[in-house]
Amino acid sequence: MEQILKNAIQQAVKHLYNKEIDTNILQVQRTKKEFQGDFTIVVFPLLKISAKKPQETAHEIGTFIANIIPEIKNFNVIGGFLNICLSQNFWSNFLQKTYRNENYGTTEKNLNSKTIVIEFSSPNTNKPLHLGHLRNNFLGDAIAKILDCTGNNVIKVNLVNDRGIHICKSMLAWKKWANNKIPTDNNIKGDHFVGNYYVAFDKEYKKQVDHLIAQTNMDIEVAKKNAPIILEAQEMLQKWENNDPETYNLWKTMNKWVLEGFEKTYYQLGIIFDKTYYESETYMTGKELVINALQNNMLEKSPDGAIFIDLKDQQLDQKILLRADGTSVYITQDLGTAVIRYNDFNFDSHIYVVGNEQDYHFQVLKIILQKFGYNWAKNLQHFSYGMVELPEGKMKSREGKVVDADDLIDEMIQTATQKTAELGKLENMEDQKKQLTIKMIAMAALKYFILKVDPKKNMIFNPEESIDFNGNTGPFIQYANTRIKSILRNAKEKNIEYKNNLNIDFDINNKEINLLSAIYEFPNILEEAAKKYSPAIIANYIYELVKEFNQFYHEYSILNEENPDYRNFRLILIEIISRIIEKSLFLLGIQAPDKM
RNA sequence: GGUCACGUAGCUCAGCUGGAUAGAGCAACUGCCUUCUAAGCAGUAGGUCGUGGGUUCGACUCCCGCCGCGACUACCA
Repeated sequence: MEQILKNAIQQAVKHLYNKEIDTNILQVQRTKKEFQGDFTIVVFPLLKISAKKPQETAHEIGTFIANIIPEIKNFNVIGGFLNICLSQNFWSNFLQKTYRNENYGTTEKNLNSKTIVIEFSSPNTNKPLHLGHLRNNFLGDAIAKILDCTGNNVIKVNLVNDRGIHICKSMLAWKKWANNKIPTDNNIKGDHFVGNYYVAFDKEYKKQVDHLIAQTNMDIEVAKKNAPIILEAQEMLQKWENNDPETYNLWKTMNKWVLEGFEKTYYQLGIIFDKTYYESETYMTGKELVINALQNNMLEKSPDGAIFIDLKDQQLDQKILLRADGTSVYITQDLGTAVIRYNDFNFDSHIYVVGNEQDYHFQVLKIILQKFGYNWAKNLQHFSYGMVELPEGKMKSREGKVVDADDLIDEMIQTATQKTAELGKLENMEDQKKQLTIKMIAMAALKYFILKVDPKKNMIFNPEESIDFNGNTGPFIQYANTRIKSILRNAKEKNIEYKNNLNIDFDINNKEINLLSAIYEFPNILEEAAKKYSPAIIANYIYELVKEFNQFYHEYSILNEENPDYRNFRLILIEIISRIIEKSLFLLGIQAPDKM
């Protein structure tokens, strides 16, 4: 419709003012709620051409296009704004067409569909997941779903950071202080069990650094490099990379504990990957890449033996790619992983869902791969999202200052259980189904809370304030849908059938037009969300739609509408709304209960 | 020091490529359940959009300076 209007305006301008214009300069937008109309044309940009007052120009154009577009019922002019009202006929046709299309809004895949690899989650196997990881997982999963429904072949991959100095830290701490205890001894989830040793390592490390400074007056940076425990960890990493059997076995055992823990958390989150990569299996490729590049004179070697690349020509610094002791750093494995993935999937683009604290890392990664001659590296994209912060600042795993993911999920389920009991609406539900419903509600509250925020922005989470279940929340959206489901159930019970051949002999009210207009927007919303990688756009859209629906629901009855044609119209309308709600929630990774 | 983000109501956030009187939710206060589910609806109160300039018919939105907060600038990840 926008395009039809734009073309008509183009014609109008030609006819009225004898000027050719590009439709790109035209502004057609949805009319704001306070004004009467469906679409609004902003005439200010046309004033230079018409050389007339805004009102006059708007009237002339309005009259002209109302004549050539039969769907226009009438128009009004306020200031420089030309508001177009469409006829009932337009809307009822739109409604019926939409009702017929089960996949309204989604783009079908075809031979030209792009293959997109999306990496998210990427946990370290030395500590449990926290709220920051939740944002990562929710964003990654939602973006994957959004890209999938907008016509792309999406491959969700995880990269488990299961090797490196940080892993050795928790291994070393366990070796020193655990007395061979294992998670089941204390009935602790494996990832939490290992995480405790990571924290313990850091505590001891700090102690030793302070001690060194006090004893020898050492500079803090020097002390950090010389604390006995860090030297021991470095030694352990060398042993690991040299396949020392004892180290390797300990590593294997502890990783298993952590991964078993993660599996439970992923299950709770409802997140599944198409493929999981392990750093321990990809870092060697990275190492080989670096060594080859060195032989081809693309890299330099420092006197102590570390291999680095000089990126001065890119206004960047030198970047170490292999340590002096020959072990790999973080970027080494990422180089290898990228190459392996390109060989695996031959992707058109690759998205890394990783926090904005790693902007520099990915900038460097991309440049290095391009320098190595991989042309496809230009299609690597860092989807850089904002951090989740606590009121007192950044979360720090090492210091135990985190909102633990498992704890938070448990808390949400508890709250949902309590609220559900208070409201007493699920008392007749079978227990197992009730538990599932409660979990759906709890996870909706959590996921929506995180996804409704613009991904690019940092967000603050205050653990003192619990996550809401009222207002602009996941449960609010779910609730509106259960209202619709309930009406549709009642209609069935009363044997009210509704058909798709509408007979419009009544006047559609304003609320209904608003709803139709919101439904009309849905495909654009999906496209924009896909373009910007922003689930928040969908969350905010669905909230607006649901608010509009609730007002409609409050003001008008559907089943008690006496005119059967009108009742028919409303039933179709709300069924489409329910479809859109469910599809939107699905894209956010949220399930929709049928009763709550 | 350098690079990059961000700064909208007490709190958490919307505000599309510049467009009509800056919007929600939470918290506070007031109404509405013999009527399709009140996890709802309606209303009151709350703002010099960090600040000073510039571009424009028009700036929360674009450009520059300043202030504030943060991230990065590791042979950590």
